[in-house]
Amino acid sequence: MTAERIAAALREAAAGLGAPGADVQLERPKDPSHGDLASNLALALASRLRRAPREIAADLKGRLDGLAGIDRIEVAGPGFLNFFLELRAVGEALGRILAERSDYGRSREGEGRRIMVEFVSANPTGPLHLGHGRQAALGDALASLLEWSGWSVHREFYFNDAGRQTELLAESVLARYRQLLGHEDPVPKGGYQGEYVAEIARALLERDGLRYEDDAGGAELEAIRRFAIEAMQETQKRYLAAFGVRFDEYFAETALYREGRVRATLQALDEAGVVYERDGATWLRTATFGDQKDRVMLKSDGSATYFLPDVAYHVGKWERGFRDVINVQGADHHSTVDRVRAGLQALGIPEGYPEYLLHQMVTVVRGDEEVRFSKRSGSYTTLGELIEEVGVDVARYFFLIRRPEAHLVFDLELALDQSDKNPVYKVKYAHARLCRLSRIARRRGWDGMDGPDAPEADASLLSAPSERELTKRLADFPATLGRATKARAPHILCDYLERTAGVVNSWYQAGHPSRDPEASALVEDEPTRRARLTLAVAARIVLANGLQVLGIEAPARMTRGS
RNA sequence: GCGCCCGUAGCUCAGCUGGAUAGAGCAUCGGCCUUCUAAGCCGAGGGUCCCAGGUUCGAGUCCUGGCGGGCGUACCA
Repeated sequence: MTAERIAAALREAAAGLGAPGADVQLERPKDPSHGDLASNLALALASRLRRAPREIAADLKGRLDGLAGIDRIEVAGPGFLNFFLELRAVGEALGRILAERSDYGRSREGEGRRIMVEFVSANPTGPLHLGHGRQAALGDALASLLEWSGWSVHREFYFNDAGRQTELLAESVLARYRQLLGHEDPVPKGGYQGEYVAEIARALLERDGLRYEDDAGGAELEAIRRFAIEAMQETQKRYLAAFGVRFDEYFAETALYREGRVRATLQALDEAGVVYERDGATWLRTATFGDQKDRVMLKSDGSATYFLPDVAYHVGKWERGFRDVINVQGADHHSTVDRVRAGLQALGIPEGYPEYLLHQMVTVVRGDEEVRFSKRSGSYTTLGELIEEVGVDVARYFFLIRRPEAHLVFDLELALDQSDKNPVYKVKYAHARLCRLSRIARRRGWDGMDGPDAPEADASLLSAPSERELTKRLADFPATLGRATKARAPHILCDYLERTAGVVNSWYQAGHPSRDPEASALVEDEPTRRARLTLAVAARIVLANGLQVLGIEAPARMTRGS
C-alpha cells in the first residue's frame, strides 16, 4: 500500500538525516488542500536534529523522489509534509475491499490470544435496567471489536447468587406467595417490592402448590431462593437474547464456595501476611497496594463480604489462563477496582490486572423532559421495555454513541425518529441507498460488480471531490477499527459510520438524476459506471461490516412508513 | 474531607501519538424534487474549548491549583 511505502521511505530519509528509528505516523489532513496524507515528522525531529522544521522537511522531501503513486509533495505550514497521491493510489483500497468483502477491516493484531470480557454481571435479584443496557451494548461491541482484531474472546457474566440479597429476594417471594394465599405477610424490610417478585411467587405456587404455606419461619427458604434466582436469570437471559447478546459462560458466585476457592483465597492471603484481625473482623491490607484504606473480608459474624469472593473469582480468571481480562462496569462500582487489584497483587498477580472499562451513568429524556425511573406508567424501569419501544438496533446504537467515561443522555424522542436525524437510520439509509444502486444496475443489465470475479475498476476515473473523499474514508476503516479497539471505545466506530454515511449521502445526492445525471453512478459510459459502482459496493461493504461489529442489522432496503 | 469521571456552539456531543483556519448532529434561517425513493442534499449564522498559572517552536489535548456537576468513599450488595 502506498501509505506504508511512504512511511517506510520517510523512516529511511530520517535515518539519512541522522535520526534513525523515528516513529513515523501518517495522518489524514482534514483540509483537502493539505493533501491526501500528511506527516509531522520534520516537526517531531526538530529538537532532536537541532534544526528548523521547514528546513528538515525540505531535506526529507528531497530524499523521497521517485516514490510511485505520488503526484507531488509539499512543505507547508510550520513544517508539514503534505502528500498528494495519484488517483490510482487513492483508489487502491477499493480492490482490497472488493477482495476481502465481509472480512474487510479484520486484523491479526491479537494473534489469536485469549481475552475475557466480563460484562453485565447483574445480580439475580431483579430485572435488567438501563445501566445494564449500556453495559450489554458496550461489552458486546468491545468483544466484537476484539474479535475483529484477531483476539479469541470469551464473554462472561458473573452473578452473585450467594449473598444476603438473594435471601432477601427469597423472603420477599415467600411474603408474596403467602399473600396470594390470603395471608397478610408484609414484604420484609429492605426487601424487593417490584411486580416481578409477585410473578415469581405465582410461578412458585403453580409449580409447588401449597408446600410453603406454613413455612413462615423459612425452613424451606433455600428452595425458594433457588427457584427465585433461576426465574430471575431466565428473565435476564431472555432480555439479553432479545438484545442480541450472548455469553460463553455464566459464572456463579456459589461455585466459588462449592469448590472451596473462597477459603483457599483467604488462606493464601493469610500466608502472604497481609491479613489481620481488628474489632472482631478480618481485614486485608489493601492500602499497602494502593487502595485508599484497608478492607474487611470477613465480618465479625464470620460471613464474607462481597470483596473476598470477588478476589477469589479473579484469582480464578488468572488460573483459568486468562492473562488479558477486561471488566466492563458502571462507574458506581469504581471503588471495587483498587481493592480487587490490591487483593490480587498480594497474591503475586501483576499490578493492573484485570483491566477495567468503567462507564458513566445513563439518563433518559423524552424531548426536554427527564424520564424518571419509577414504577409509574410511562417510565422505563427495564431494558426489556426500552427495547420494546425503540427496537434493538436503536437501543444498541444509542448506548454506544458516547465515550464510555462520558455521561449518556438517551433521548427517546430522537430514538423514535425514523428519519436521518436519527444517526442509526442515517447509517442504515446510506447502506440501503448503496444497495439500491446495485439493484438498479442489475435491473438494467449492468451486472458484474458484486461477484467475486468482478473486473478491476479504474480508480483514476473517481475524480470528483466527494468520490475522492469517500474512497479515502473507506481506506481508513481498518485503522479506525484498530483505534476503537485499542481505546476500548466503540463510539469511535459510531462516529466513523455516521460521517461515512454523510459522505455517501452527499455523493449519492450529487449524482441524483434531478441534479446531475452525469455525476450518477448509473451513467452510460461503461468504465466510469464500473468505477462508480465499485465505489458504491465498497462503501456498502464498509457500512455493513461496521454495523456488523456493533451488532446492528444492515438492511438492503428500507420500507417506507405510512 | 478524600478518590474516580466529566466541563468544547442554544442542546447532545466528536476531536486519533500535543500540530495547520476547533468539527458533527439537532435546533434556527435561506436555497434545491417531471427523472435511480428528496426518509435526502447544498449553503448561512452561531465559540473567552469552565477559570488561573506552567511545560513546549506549538496546548481543547500534558502538569499544578481553583470553580461547577456526576459517582463513590459501609463489618450494604
